Amino acid sequence: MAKNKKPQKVKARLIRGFNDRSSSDIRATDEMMDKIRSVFELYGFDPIETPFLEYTDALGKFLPDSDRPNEGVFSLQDEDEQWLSMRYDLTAPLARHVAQNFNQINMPYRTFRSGWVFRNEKPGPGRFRQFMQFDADIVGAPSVSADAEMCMMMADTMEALGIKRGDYVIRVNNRKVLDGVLQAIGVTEEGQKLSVLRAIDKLDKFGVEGVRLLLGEGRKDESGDFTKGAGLDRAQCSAVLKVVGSGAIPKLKEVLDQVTLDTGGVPDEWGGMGHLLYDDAVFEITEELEPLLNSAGYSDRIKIDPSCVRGLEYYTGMVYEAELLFDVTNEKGDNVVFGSVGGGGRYDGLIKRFTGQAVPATGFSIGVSRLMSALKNLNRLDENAMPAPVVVCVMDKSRISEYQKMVGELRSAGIRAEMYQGNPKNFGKQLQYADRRNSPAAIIDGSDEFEKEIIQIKDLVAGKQASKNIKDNETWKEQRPGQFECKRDDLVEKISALPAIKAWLNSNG
RNA sequence: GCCGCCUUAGCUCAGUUGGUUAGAGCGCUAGAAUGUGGAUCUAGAGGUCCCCCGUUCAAUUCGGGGAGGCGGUACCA
Repeated sequence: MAKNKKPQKVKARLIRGFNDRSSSDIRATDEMMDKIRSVFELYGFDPIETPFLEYTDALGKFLPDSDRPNEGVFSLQDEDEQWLSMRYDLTAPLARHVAQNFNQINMPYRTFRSGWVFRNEKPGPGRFRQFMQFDADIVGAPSVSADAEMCMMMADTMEALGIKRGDYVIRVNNRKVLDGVLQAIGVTEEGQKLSVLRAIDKLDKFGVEGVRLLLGEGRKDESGDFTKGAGLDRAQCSAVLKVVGSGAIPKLKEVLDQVTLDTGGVPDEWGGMGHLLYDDAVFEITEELEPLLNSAGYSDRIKIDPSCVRGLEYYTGMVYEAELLFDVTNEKGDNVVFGSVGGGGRYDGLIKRFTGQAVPATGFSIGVSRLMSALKNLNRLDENAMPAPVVVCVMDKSRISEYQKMVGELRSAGIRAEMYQGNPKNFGKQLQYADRRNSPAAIIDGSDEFEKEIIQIKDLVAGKQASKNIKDNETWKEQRPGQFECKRDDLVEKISALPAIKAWLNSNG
């Protein structure tokens, strides 16, 4: 036997961007999900679930000019060599589901779903490679009123999650505003268009001057890294910046009219005055969206903002985004750039990829993991109210069936309970275990108690409170703070009366 | 991907201008106290000083490369 060869140990480690979740994280997330779900259900949405894996082509994520999937998605090949990918959002799978069940679905289809999604990219604060999203969509609804309803539901959801009015804002814009402006100033190349959208998306991060650089030549960040710009000339830059910075509607309209004057608009094929996309957008905003928001009383939380663009190509009309207005800090107390916690928009072309037939749809997604980490950093999560189990101590091994019976009685009454499953030899250990577990109570039923036909209940919460004033161990032992005896048959009644347990039983029916 | 900072005990972190035995606090284990959780006291366990290569009589410390973490930036469906 080789004695100095240690067996190679496997290193216990997590893949970066992937996290274990603690009990309190899970309970907090579940609670958030419940709140979101009830808002969505109230609005008349029903759940659907799709799998984690889809055919890569269904997600539309093959690299251009290549038969390999995009690097941003986790992918593998099935035995027949077809590419499969883990879903990176819940919208693409929904489009697939709708296309596949098109004839059975009753449109307009109001649906929601939640689940883990996966992105193979660098994690950051509040950004993970596996994270939870909660989506809602209306499929087969072409009008702005559907977009308006999504915005209102987003606002209601934020408030249901305990984020107060004024601590968040829903920013709305219409893609056609910028599409129209780009058309008017002569930006037609797709790549350049995307660069412009991305630059504008950075407005809150870098400010107007930063965006100006990104629209033009490019920008060097603090670390010295250079980002290539969209390559617009001075006039194009200033047109875009004026539109984006115009704020609300009257001013936006003014600025857009100026753009039309400056550029002469977009001539139609006969050389006459063309139809201007941004005029459609303004009409949709002022004549359709705003009246709905105003009459429903949402105009203080849902703001028109021409700088809200969202990075995606597939949006075709209204886009919206939920943003937190308070500062988010990390464990060290540093301010962290957090960005939006949810967003969405109208995607009239997504389902057409499968059916060939245009199906208008609008929807949004809440980044549950991200929102949760923001609220966690701020200690804004509800305290976990669920009490730890009552611990029944094992005093006499020959009577464990009696102890187990007590546990059963407590459980039948809806009280979490367990019999101590460690080595029962040292009684102090059992109480220490219950204490460290934060148990509200421990039950003691040894030979003394058995003879007297009683049990002892140790109220560990009361004892913990009392211990603050007891400095020496002798008094502590003599007083046995929080401990009282009762008849064996009164077990459930007495335990139920303990404040921590009573409160929990009341709040949980 | 690029830039910056970081990596020493289970956790938070000292420290070594290159030297023999690398420390603290908290936590953990045991005892004081064998039927009583806390507090206190005593003792103990726990380390590849992230990894590899190089320089050196000697590297946890210096140099190069790599990995991991944090933050920024790019990408973000």
